[in-house]
Amino acid sequence: MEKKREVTIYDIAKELNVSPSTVSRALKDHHSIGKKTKKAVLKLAEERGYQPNVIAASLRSNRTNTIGVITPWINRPFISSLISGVEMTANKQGYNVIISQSHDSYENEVANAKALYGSRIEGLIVSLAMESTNYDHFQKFLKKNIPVVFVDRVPDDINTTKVVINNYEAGFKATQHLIEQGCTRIAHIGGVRHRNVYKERMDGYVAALRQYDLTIDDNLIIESDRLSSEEGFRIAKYLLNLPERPDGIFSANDTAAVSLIKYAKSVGVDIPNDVAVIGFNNDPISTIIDPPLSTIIHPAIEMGKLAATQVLNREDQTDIVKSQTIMLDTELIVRESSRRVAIPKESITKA
Amino acid sequence: MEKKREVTIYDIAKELNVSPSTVSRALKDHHSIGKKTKKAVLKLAEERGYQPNVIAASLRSNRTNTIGVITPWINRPFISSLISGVEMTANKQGYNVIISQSHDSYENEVANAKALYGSRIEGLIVSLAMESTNYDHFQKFLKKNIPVVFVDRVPDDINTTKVVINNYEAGFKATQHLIEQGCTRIAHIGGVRHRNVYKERMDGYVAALRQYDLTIDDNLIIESDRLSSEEGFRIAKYLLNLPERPDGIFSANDTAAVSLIKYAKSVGVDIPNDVAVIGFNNDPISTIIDPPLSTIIHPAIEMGKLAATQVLNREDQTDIVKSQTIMLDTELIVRESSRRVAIPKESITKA
DNA sequence: ATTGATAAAACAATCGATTGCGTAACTTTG
DNA sequence: CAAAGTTACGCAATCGATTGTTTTATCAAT
Repeated sequence: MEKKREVTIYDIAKELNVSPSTVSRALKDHHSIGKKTKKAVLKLAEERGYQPNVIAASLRSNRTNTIGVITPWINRPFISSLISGVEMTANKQGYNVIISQSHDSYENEVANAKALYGSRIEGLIVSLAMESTNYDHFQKFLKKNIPVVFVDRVPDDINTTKVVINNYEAGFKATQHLIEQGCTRIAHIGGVRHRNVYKERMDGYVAALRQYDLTIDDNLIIESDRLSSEEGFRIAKYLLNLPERPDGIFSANDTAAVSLIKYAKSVGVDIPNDVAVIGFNNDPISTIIDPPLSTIIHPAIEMGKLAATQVLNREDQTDIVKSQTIMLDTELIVRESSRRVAIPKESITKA
Repeated sequence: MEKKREVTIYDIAKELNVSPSTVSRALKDHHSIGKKTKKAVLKLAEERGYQPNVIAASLRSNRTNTIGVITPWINRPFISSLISGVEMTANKQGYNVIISQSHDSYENEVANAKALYGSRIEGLIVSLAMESTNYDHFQKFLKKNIPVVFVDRVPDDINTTKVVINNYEAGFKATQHLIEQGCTRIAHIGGVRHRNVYKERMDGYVAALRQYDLTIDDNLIIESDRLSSEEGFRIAKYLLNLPERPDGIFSANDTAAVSLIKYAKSVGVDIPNDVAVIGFNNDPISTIIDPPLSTIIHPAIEMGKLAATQVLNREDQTDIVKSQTIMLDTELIVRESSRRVAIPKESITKA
């Protein structure tokens, strides 16, 4: 059980009768080291199974080659794809990634930020917790010139780098689609208004109604602080039992939309003919539910890659550009939950 | 943009006219430091916003307070719950967790292990990639006395610490349930045989058939290397179009089972009356599909906690116990996909 | 007042790699 | 062949905290 000491550059230096600095430089292919010396060092390092001590290197060079990620959850299909994108880009550039979850709690988010700060990360990628409205916990990074990039769920703050999708347009497209299917009384299941993504989706929804001269009914606009499946049921119960039932529903996520469909089926409401439904995210469940759920898809992996690129590049350039917003496009996926036959009214009467 | 140097124990020492070692000890509540000194140090550290440099501490003390996790994916409901469990226990004991994904590839798993080794983790928790059959990449941890705990998908190797569920019993229970529902020709959709969890589930399935004197038909036992939804469709097509169609199907995961149900519905096969289906994992999709999928549930968070406990405790005790297997129980959840009415045959004829 | 015991704090080496600066040895050039 | 320039490498400080060993301060007891 005696702990074998790790091989260090000193061991190699001694064995080759050169100085540790020479070994260090040889290993990094420094130009001021002779060819044969380099070769000899590399060879011996390989033989002895030398593994650089990243801790020591970090201490001296003040670099950790690590970036941090804070997301609400890691088990959301969208987010885990995003993380994969981050990892791809980061690893390619020799960086490690530390992932942490806020579980949508502000407190956790602050704790995570603190822990990551302590880990001396060189960059941070954040998708905000549902709860968070205060962003002071990110200030210490910025003060130390550590780049912080927000992705998807971002603060309103103008002075940060962001990677987002065009939520407004997506909300508009989704709503427009319902209108084109003949819906005239369209409800919206949204998230908390202070979270950009939900506000913008709602704005898009409202804009579409306006453009098509449909009335905007506040009773049909729901704000949920979780958009969980339980919430989905609760909201479904409310919406589908309204005296004037909506004939179309745009949900800001698939989870709630799916719950709504399940509830609708259980009470004999026909989807899509009684009520057409569209969700958001293209989660796997959207294809499982019957009828399959129309939804909005967005490029999660690409967003992760872009966020990582932003973080890693911000490092070198001495922030000429203080802030930047990269906005990606989304796509409408039409499935049976909202696809009505040519002239819906007639076909219903016929049946 | 001048970089403000971080506050160090030297700064505090100088300001208080004590030595750095005194500051260091005061901060860790060492007994040989006087009360007033301690208080003064703590106070000033707080005021100056002192943040210990974990890198420096790591270098000197040769401890990183970090454990690593390698899982196939992080976006599987089961695995992300498991990770949450690991994080809870680890954080409670002051450890950080680095998560990495093998994407079920052996190559990635090796790369991840190497990266984590380089990060000087003090313990490793692994759920094996589908592909992996060679486990040499974990040897260097064991050689350095770094505890490695396998969870869920573990190697056969007797000499490791493992946290698993009773897959055999679960497979037995699932199959027995189908038999009790009147199934006599039961198929099994399994994973690769070299992966313990799939082999054991199949063994349980076979044992149940044996116990009830049902014939074991190799044509009804499928081995899939992915159990993805696409695979599920492919297998469903095969099974449901057999000349002698099975009347019960036990799938080793929910994903494949759900695909099978979807396919069955599309070709007019009635679930559960024509074919009763049960899955494994209790993924969210199991409640979305119609009819809802019967399945096996297991304590994911608990497994994560236990794995972390094992890793962290192994550290202190100079491995008296070389190896240990902790096996947790599962539970059968019966839903409509397998629940037949009292005397199934009659009720079908009646309809 | 001297000694001895104990509590409190200082000293200094150490972890392993990095890096600015200095200096031999060697090459080039007029 | 000497001056100037290259090439190749060594020296030694440094990053910030930890820790075994000493030293100093404190106090009680004789």
